[in-house]
Amino acid sequence: MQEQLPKIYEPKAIEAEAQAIWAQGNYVHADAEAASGRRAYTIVIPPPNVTAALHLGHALNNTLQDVLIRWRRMQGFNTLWMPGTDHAGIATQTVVEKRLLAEEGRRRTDFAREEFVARVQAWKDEYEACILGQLKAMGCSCDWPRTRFTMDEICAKAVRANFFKLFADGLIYRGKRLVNWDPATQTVLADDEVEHETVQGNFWYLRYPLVDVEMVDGSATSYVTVATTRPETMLGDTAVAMNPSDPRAKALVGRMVRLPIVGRLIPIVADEHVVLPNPDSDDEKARFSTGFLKVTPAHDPDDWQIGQRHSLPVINVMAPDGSISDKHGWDDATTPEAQSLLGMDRFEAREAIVEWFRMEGLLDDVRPYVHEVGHSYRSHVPIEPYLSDQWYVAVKKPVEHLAKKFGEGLIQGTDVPVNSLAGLALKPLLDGRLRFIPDRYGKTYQTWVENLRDWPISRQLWWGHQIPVWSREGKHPNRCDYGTFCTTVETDQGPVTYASVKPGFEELERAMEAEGWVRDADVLDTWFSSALWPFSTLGWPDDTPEMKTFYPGDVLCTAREIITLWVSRMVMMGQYCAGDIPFKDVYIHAMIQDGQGRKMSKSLGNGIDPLVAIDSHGADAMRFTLASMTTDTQDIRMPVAPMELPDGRTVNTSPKFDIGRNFCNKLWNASRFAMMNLEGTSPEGFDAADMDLTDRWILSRLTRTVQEVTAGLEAFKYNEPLSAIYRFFWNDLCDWHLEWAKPRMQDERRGTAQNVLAFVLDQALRLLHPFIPFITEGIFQKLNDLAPTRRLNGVVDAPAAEALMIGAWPEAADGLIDETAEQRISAVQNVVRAIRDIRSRHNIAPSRMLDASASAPEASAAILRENADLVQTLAGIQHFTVGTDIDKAADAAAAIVEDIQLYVHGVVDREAERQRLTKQKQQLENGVGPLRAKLSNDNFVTRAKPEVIEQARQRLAELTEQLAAVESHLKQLDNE
RNA sequence: GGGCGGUUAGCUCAGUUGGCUAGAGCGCCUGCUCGACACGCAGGAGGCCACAGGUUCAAGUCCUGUACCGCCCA
Repeated sequence: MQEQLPKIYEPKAIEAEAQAIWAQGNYVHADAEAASGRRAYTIVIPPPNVTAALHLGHALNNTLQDVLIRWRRMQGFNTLWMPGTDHAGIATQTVVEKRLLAEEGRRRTDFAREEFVARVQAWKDEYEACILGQLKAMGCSCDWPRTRFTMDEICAKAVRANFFKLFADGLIYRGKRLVNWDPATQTVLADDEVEHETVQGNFWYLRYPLVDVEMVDGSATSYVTVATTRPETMLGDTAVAMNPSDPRAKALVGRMVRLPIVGRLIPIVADEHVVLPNPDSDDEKARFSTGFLKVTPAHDPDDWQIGQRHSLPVINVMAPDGSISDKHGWDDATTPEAQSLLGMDRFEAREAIVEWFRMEGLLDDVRPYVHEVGHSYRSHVPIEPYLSDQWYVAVKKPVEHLAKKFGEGLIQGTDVPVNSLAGLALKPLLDGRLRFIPDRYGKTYQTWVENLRDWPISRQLWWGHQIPVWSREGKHPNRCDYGTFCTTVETDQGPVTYASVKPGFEELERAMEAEGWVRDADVLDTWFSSALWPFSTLGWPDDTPEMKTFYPGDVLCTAREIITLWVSRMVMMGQYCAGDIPFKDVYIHAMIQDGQGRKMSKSLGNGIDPLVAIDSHGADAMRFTLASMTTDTQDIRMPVAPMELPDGRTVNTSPKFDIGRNFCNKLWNASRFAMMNLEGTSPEGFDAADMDLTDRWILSRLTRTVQEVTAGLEAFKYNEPLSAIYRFFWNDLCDWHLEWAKPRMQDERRGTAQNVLAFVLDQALRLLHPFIPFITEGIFQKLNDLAPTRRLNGVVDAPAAEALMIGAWPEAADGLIDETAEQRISAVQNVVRAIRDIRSRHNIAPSRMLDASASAPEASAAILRENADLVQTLAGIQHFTVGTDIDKAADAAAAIVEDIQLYVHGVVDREAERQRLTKQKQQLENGVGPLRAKLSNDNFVTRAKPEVIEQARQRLAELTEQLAAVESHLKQLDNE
């Protein structure tokens, strides 16, 4: 017999083969004209950052999306999976800056802006290619010809259009605020980009002398002591605050303090915010407090609030790089001490200032203090609250023209107007139009949106969408007809006009610049363009066929860490720009951790490169394992272990991928067996009446599996459907049906067996395809060659397809569910298992044929009689006698299988037999005990549901009978 | 400080609306080269379902609290 599949399953070969077939068919490309009338199904990829290559988390994310899109494609939807990458402004600029410094010793500022951006662009080109290559290697069936990048001209147009719209709606404004400033990257960060880390710091106790000695509680007082964790900011202090209920407040509020080092005179003010000192308090702040709080409005958010309440001056004492400076709002740095601090880094200055206080005898105490400090998620340096001019998006400001479509007024229980951007993001969730899976993440989203603050969108970077605002001193009119919208702001230096220009008016921009308009140098926050991704990629603001066909989309599949940063803003902007939510379902998947529950990271060296996993185990194996580990939990642990590849590299991979590889190997070999037996399969000669019990059984099991898999995928389950197919394929088809089919392939039953096998294999491949596309496609192609038509005449049909990728998803034919067949096969299986157990316990070689007999009530006896060959084939039984009244032979081992007494003849090991029976007796007693107790409990009998009671009674009767049989066998054994 | 998860076999995890003797894969033990597959086949051992209360005829499952681990937000 000619072998139809290579003996060894080689992922590399089959991956290449499948890729070629898919590329040739161009099946991934979605039809925007949609003349076919098929329903569209759209997923947009969470665009990976071009900062670096993809890691295992991306592999998971994209596997799950590919499962959905392949499944829907097979169901006949007009599917679009939109691929692309994100420019990731700050992250990408930072890695390129680091590389330039390391390799060329040059800083960003050593380049012209265009030159630097070109270098980042080169990096982007490299990593974009790498990322897209990784996605393809994983088997992702994205619509590659539509691949977008958040900074390409299509996306840039959407960014410009949206910015202009927001600007014209008055939702973008310029504000002086304390921002989260990252002195390392010298840019502002959104609240979400600040990571809170626990830091071992100190409280320093500094004496501030009073201008005049005051009598407090009867004693002369010449100073107050403030406690601070950040002594360096004292240079910018403009007040000392104390709680009005502090007993000392009466004497001190309104007095003046001379700020050390600087010599500035600052007032003592009363503010409720100050925590009263209490050494015994549970509140740590109270234990550390002196009751006096130095107030630095320019360098602390709380102090900023106090400053606002008391109209305090705001003195910024730092340069953007975090060094002490008198060039950014500090104009009284006149003393030699103050002068000596200029130019120091903020941490150097801290030490110098503490030292100064120590030398002067003004340092009262230093106490260690563990506290949370905000750090940049990008550079990891401590955030500096910093006074800065930034562009903001007003998120809770009502927009009149939105009221028409979305309504107005506050959303109940919140301060969020329905017709504000935040309202646009929140309402769909409350209305149930936007759904999170698992639904608990809806709460994360809701809480965040409800507490949303205005969104700072300007970043002091060169890599990104440059803010499309031009400014010019003086008042200048709108030129709306020509593409600009202007707004004038009064400043200390007089009026300044800001103009935003619509996209596509480059000539106007040049003309304005010639008139003296200057474009803002900053770029937009990366999320500003990411927020538009679901429709910028489809060509918005143009009225494209893609927008008509594929918007709104269906699902967003992402990780929980960006629910707030990204998901909410997509919903917001989707509604604002395109008039509808960008997706109905947000599927949040787990985060992958290593075996110890740590996040995978480059610095720990515990990451796994998807390409390595593909090399070590195959893409299908990786996908299978990732999908099989996907449940509703929020973390997935993936043990990491080094492994040597055939090419000699030692790399990190995970033994977990064995699960997938083993299954693929099983699939391959079972298919190989099928191929060896399917030659000459002829559907024309098939007659349903010729199907035997094993055929009806496997079709019944298949049907249930189809139902289970389809229902599971509908509910965004991955582990459940996959394990359903796993059980069906391995435990039903391979372990039993194939074994029973082997003899049939050699006799007159071959035709029927072939047709059923071909059909079942076909359906299994279809069910598996979304999860493991390569191997299933490869086998499907071979099946097409060998048995091109898989049809069970008059029963069920598997529609032909040139490629599995576009093959029809199995329909569950409910009529194929056969309870009787399942019960009968189950009885046969139990008997086979019992005989195998006896063989194993009695150390009987598998090759040795045995005789056996069975005694049972007629119903069960009939099943065994009719299917004796099924038992004999798989249990190695030569003669099998079945009756309703057969006695145990003297040399037989006995087993009780439900109501069947089973005897395996010629077994003489009495000790082994005694052990077996004793164990079974024990098991039966373990079952009988609780049942008896239950049934003798009045409360159970009177209160439990009748069917539960009946079930218990029946079960008890069965077990009691079996127990009696076992006991009698044991007694007999003793008497022999 | 607020919110959300997790804790089930040696390991990684399932366990739907409470209801038969709590499951899977890996690992472990025993035995198997019989023509698909040793990445395999057959059999087996292994669990006080974190802890303490409560609700219920009945709790891994529902409620309250505690401990530990983790994530998000301030």
